[in-house]
Amino acid sequence: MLTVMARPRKFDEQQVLATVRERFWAGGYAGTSMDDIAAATGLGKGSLYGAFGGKQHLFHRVFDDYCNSVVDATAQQLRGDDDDENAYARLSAHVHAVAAATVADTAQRGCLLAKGTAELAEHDKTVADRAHTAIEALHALLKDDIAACQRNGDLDANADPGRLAALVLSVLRGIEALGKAGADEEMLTDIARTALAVLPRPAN
Amino acid sequence: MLTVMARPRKFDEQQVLATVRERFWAGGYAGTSMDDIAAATGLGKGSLYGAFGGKQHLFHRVFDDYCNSVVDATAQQLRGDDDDENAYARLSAHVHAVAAATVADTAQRGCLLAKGTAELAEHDKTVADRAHTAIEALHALLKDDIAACQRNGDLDANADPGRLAALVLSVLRGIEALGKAGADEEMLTDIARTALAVLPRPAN
DNA sequence: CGCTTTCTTGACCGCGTCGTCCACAACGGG
DNA sequence: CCCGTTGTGGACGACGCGGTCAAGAAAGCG
Repeated sequence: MLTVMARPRKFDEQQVLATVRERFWAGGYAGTSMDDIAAATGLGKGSLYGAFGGKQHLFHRVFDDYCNSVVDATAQQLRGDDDDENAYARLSAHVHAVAAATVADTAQRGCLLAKGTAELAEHDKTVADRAHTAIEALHALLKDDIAACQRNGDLDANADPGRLAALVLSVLRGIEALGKAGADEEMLTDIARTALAVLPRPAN
Repeated sequence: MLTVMARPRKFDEQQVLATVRERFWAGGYAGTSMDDIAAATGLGKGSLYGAFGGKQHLFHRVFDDYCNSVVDATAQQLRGDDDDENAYARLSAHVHAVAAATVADTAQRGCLLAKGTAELAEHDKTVADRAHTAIEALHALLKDDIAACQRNGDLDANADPGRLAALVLSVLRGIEALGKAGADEEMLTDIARTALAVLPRPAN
């Protein structure tokens, strides 16, 4: 009994998802209609529903993918090749990269993790849970890097790495929020610099 | 020529605005309909339009009032009775109060300043500008308090108060964002404590 | 060719949305 | 009482919304 071949899809799923992400990112969940998405992707609404299951499913998919990409990108910046010697340089580069990306976001769009959470966390448990998972993962990445900084003698080994990681994470998330609220380049860059400068150094 | 008396309003404006704020805060701008607001306030739609001018005007009004209240509340906590001696205690209390309020926000609603900005800053200039003004005001309040801490010898007088204020502001905004994303009490409380602990102290 | 399977499209449905409109209401003044 | 002014409410209009549906399409197989 051989398989019967059905009609193949005409669209590239990843490409469509990228377009959908863009639309939800710009307009928010409630502010973006399925007609918007159909027009942006060039797909008929029936195809969208058939392939992705509906507006909420589509958003969850896009939100999940985005959270994955943020965590993956952060992991790439913080983990490097797993040596302690460059851990501080990687942390510093990451913090400055977040500030620089926020400065470059002249549309004040911010990140989809924050926007989706702000809009939906109160009423959509899937979004709330996914955001929480992302935050925990980011925290863990920062904690590992800070522990490596401590082992390498770049930061005070007596400080709790989880607590320092939480502080840095709040600064990064704060930079994102301030960027959306129109903070200028100087403020954002200063925050990055100051945050790194106040991390406790080893006693001589 | 005496004034002709028109029909008086049947509602209390501040009470209606409080209810409207609550609805927009919970549902966001796009996710809250004028029917929702009419039902919540008990006013007919014609009355709402007549009194407030339309959905966008209403949101702007509520957003503006909210930003004012956030800045006023922060001023109350940070300014006290204008003495340097208690400036650090006021700063510490403020940071911990933000963390505690975020912990208490079990609905993960966050603050309307952040939510409105996240949803609308990219496309609604009034909201973007108002958010920016609020952020600048918060920064100035923190800067003044930190300068008082420095004069009183509680913080290193050589550090730039504006930069420290920006750092603290990003932490506070980060606490808000992490709270919406489900960060737990321990993390939020640790952030508050660590942020204060890493502010530079005077050299002995 | 017909068959089966899945895909595509856009018209359509039932309902929702914002804003308008107008009949009536509430007030003080003459 | 009438007048003029503003307030009230909900029906209404024009359009938007998420999701459905059915006719036709694209594929491999026999």
